[in-house]
Parts: sequence; C-alpha cells; structure tokens
Amino acid sequence: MPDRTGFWLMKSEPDECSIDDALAAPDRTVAWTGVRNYQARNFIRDAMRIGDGVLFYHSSCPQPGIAGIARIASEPRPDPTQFDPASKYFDAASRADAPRWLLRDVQALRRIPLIDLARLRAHAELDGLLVLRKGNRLSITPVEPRHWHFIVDRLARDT
DNA sequence: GCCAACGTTGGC
DNA sequence: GCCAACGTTGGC
Repeated sequence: MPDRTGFWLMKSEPDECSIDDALAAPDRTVAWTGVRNYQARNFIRDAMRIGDGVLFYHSSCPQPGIAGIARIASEPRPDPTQFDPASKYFDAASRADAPRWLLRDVQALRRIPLIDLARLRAHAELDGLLVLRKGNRLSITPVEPRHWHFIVDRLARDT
C-alpha cells in the first residue's frame, strides 16, 4: 500500500486521446504529452506519485466532462514532443540537456458514464472542485479526497 | 518590476 | 464563432 495517495483531474481533448483511445493502448497506458504550463509541469514533476488516481476529463469537445478513471503509471520523464519540430507541442527554446517539459504515463482503468459539467455543478458536495471554477484553464488540477470519493464512489456508479 | 499587448484555453 | 479569463512576452 502506498503511504500517500493523491488525486488529479487531467484534461484531454478526445480528438487527440479519449478514454477509449487510452483503454485501447498497449497496457492501457498512454504518455501524457503536451503539457505546456509551468504549474501543471510542476505537478507532474514534484507532486504526483505512481498510483495516484486520475479523473480522465474530456475537454474542448461537444460533451465536456469526466469520462473515465485512470492512474499515474510512471515517474516523470521528458516529453519528447518538445523536441519534435513537426509536433504542435514543439518548443524551440527547450534544450535536450535541460528539458523544459515533462510527462507521466497514465494508465486507463475504466470508462464511466460521462459526468458532464452540469451534473458536476449540480452537487454541493463538489463545491470547490477546481475544474468547475470560473476561468480555470489548468489542464492538470489536484482533486481533494472528498471530491474524488464522491465522484468515484457515488456519481460514477449511477447511470 | 510593471503592465499592455498578445496568444491560448475552453465552455457555450 | 464568440468571448471571458488567464498566462506569457517584451518594452520600458
């Protein structure tokens, strides 16, 4: 048993990588590329631990919401897309000997019936969930244990 | 260090 | 496509 378990919400555009894409990947695991925000980078680098729970969130799509449950599956390592000029995540200012952007592998565990934003907002138990906060643009946010448990143990079970 | 301009995110 | 909110950039 881990002596510490953290919880996260991670946004992915389903056009790029949906929960179904992740579940279909080898070992159901995908490299979480493309994080280009320092606060989110610091979560990846410093705060996450292997085994931490992940709410897999679909963003920038017709039905934004929590679409699945996943887990952090690796230590941090350099995001290779920052060095790929053909990638939209290419960062010419990042040097190979001092990579600016990191990623974690994320292992999908299961799909859940989509919990959309209206449904999330309808529960007072989820007041304070960062993804619901106005103007929030962070692609990775920490999730409080009480929020995690309410979502996973209650909402993800209803249909 | 300030802050205006600009680019991006992301729901609607 | 709109636009509010936020992060980054760069002149000073």
